[in-house]
Amino acid sequence: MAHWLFKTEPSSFSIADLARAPQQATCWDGVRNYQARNMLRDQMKVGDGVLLYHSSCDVPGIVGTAEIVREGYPDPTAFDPAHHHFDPKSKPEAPAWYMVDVKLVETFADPVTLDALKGHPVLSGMVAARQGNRLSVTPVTDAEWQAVLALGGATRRAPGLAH
DNA sequence: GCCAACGTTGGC
DNA sequence: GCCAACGTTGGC
Repeated sequence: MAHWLFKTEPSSFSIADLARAPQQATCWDGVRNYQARNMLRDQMKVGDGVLLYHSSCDVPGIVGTAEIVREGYPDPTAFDPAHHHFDPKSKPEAPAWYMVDVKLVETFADPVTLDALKGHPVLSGMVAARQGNRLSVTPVTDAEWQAVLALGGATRRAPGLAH
């Protein structure tokens, strides 16, 4: 199973917004970058883990986790001329932009701040932590995933454990 | 297909 | 609000 990191600006959509959403799930629309598009369209699978990252805010960092609940499908906001994310390059018969659906898994008791990432032997190498990285969707390695969960005060039971 | 100009992102 | 980084655009 693969892991990913999704960036979002909490002023436009935060993990708290996701927690309030119906079924605590949402479509992740508005991604307009081809590298990110390829990952959304081709690589993400139902059940993949997602780190949610807040950017452009007081304390940037990873604030919780989600999982992919629907694999890549055309982003309809690209077809709507009235929509902020409209893109005439994308046509329903030949969509340029894709999105997935995610569902909240956990809000961290202790967010893993960007500072903490930078000072961590494993996490300082994360694609998302690298200076100048502007991708809003990036891959996360197994080692990075485990390290973030450990730092985030993960309370989720391991798969297979009885409740 | 090169590359300068421009726009956007995101930390500080 | 500044500025570095980097993707995209468009002229040639």
